Amino acid sequence: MKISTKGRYGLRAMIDIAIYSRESKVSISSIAERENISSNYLEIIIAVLKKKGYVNSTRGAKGGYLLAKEPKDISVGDLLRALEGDLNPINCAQFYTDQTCDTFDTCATKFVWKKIEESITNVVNNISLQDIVDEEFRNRK
Amino acid sequence: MKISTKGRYGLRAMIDIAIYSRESKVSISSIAERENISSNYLEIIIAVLKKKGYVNSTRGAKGGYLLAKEPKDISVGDLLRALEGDLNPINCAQFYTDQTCDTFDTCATKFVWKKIEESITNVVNNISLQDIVDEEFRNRK
DNA sequence: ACAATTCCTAGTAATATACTTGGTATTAAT
DNA sequence: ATTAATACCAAGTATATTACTAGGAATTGT
Repeated sequence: MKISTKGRYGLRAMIDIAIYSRESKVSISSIAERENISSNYLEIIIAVLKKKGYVNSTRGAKGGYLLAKEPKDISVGDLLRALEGDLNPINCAQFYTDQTCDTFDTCATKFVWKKIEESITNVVNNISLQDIVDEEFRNRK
Repeated sequence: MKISTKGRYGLRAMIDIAIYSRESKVSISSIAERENISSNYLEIIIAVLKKKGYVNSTRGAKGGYLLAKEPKDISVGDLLRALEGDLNPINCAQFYTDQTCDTFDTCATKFVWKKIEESITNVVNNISLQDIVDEEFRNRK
């Protein structure tokens, strides 16, 4: 029941871009250095974020990344779903349907997983990148 | 961000025991058969539940397991914490402290993980085994 | 005595995670 | 035109975790 490094690094990278893109485009190597993450690995992570439309890139010298939307319009939920997959606590084919599991005739535990998923979603959808950046600057003082 | 089979099987086993222990002690093999889980694997899982004090056992012929507490006094949170470990979405040494992470001077994401953990805990602590058993019988009708 | 059970230790197979390697393509600056 | 800095891409590998399996010893009711 853990969020992997992909989700954690990806979120940190997005915060980093949000903060440092005020000056110029943000390169992977600069994020990697500041956040102490392998830049090769970060590349893979940011590729996902780009594909999902959360960052834009420019290649070549002085290239780098910028956010594709305003920080207030990107939620932690958006990013975690992009990087970690859906937020259901179980992989169950019947999770979203009314079908019952074949192994347990009524799958009485389903409502438990559903409630967990809903509560996580509720939290992460209501925290924006901007909220975290604000928190970051509050802490720095 | 998934609950493993340990947590899922363990919870199902506990529901199974709650239901079938009305008649007699419940053997691992009978749970395994009803729930379609490997009995060797289930053994490992139930050993954890026993160690944590959620079931009692008797060895030998006609032996088996009984709940150590009433179903209303065992929460899903108890069981998931026993089987899955703590419910924090990340492994961070500083999670519970006011220390800051060495890699990120103020660790602005900490409050995000904390809110997720709190919301999951709130859900699972407030669902008892009895609630699930009730749900099970409601569905069976 | 025997069958049914829990209990215990130690494996192993499969999967997922967390990277690394070694490039190619593009662009700004010189 | 060259060079350096960057994004982009495909594939491999190492490590950790998960999900079991195997084989037996100890216990107990009949």
